[in-house]
Amino acid sequence: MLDELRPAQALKLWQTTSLIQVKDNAPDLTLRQMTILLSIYLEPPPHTVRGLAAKLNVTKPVITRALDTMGRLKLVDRKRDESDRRNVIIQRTVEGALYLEKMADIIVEQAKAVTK
Amino acid sequence: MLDELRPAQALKLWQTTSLIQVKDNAPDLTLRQMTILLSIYLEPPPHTVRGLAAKLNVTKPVITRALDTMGRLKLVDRKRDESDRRNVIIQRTVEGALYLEKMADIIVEQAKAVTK
DNA sequence: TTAAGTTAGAACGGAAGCGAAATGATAATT
DNA sequence: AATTATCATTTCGCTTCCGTTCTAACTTAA
Repeated sequence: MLDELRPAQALKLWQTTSLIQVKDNAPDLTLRQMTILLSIYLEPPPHTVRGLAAKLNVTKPVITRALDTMGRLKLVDRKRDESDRRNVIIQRTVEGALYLEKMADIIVEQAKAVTK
Repeated sequence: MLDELRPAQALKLWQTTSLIQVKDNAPDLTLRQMTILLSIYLEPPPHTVRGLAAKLNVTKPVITRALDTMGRLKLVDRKRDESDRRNVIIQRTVEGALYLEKMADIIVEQAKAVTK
């Protein structure tokens, strides 16, 4: 059971999952970038630069730059909020959803392997 | 139950664990760096640049640079292999062990929360 | 309508990452 | 002894990231 996961198993889960992604040539995201990406896909919209910066306790340029990079990778998209044009609304993409779906499958698979 | 870990829970586990680390100001390691670190601590020694490069399917300079950075952070250490001075033996540190212990605790805690 | 506030992004100098290719040290082979 | 192979690192030109500070665009309030 996952609620009985032990520390050594937890690390093994992280290791094998990460290793599979690296060998797959998945984008080499930083911890911050990954956290931003997961927040965008798991938390209810709308997502703004300011909101993410507050949530992660980082400065706004950190979010802006991460969105630049992940935008180039097509993992996220941006558009102006037309109701308040100071805001930018951060949007999910098909590529980003697929990327996280694949990652989730790897985690599930490795969780099974680790607790077996 | 473990085979009831669903993809959405897996991503939530990753997100909350990552978010806690970011808010804790944990080092902003890349996926590759994290994979290297976990491999060093979970796989039996000795660890070499060449071996890690092969394991992760990356070039040797990638390993060298990651060790430079994680060495500065005191997460790993290096020493020459005296039996074959071409090799470098990569070693664990107290700080690195503590860092991963803390990370493991967070994962365990979040795994409980996610499956509750 | 002018002033104050808010939001995202740009500019800065510096640190660290990349792949590809070259280097220096050491070991093994002939 | 000379050559070849191996190992980790350095170098190159370039990209991305950092924190800090500043700016442009926009909204709200006086």
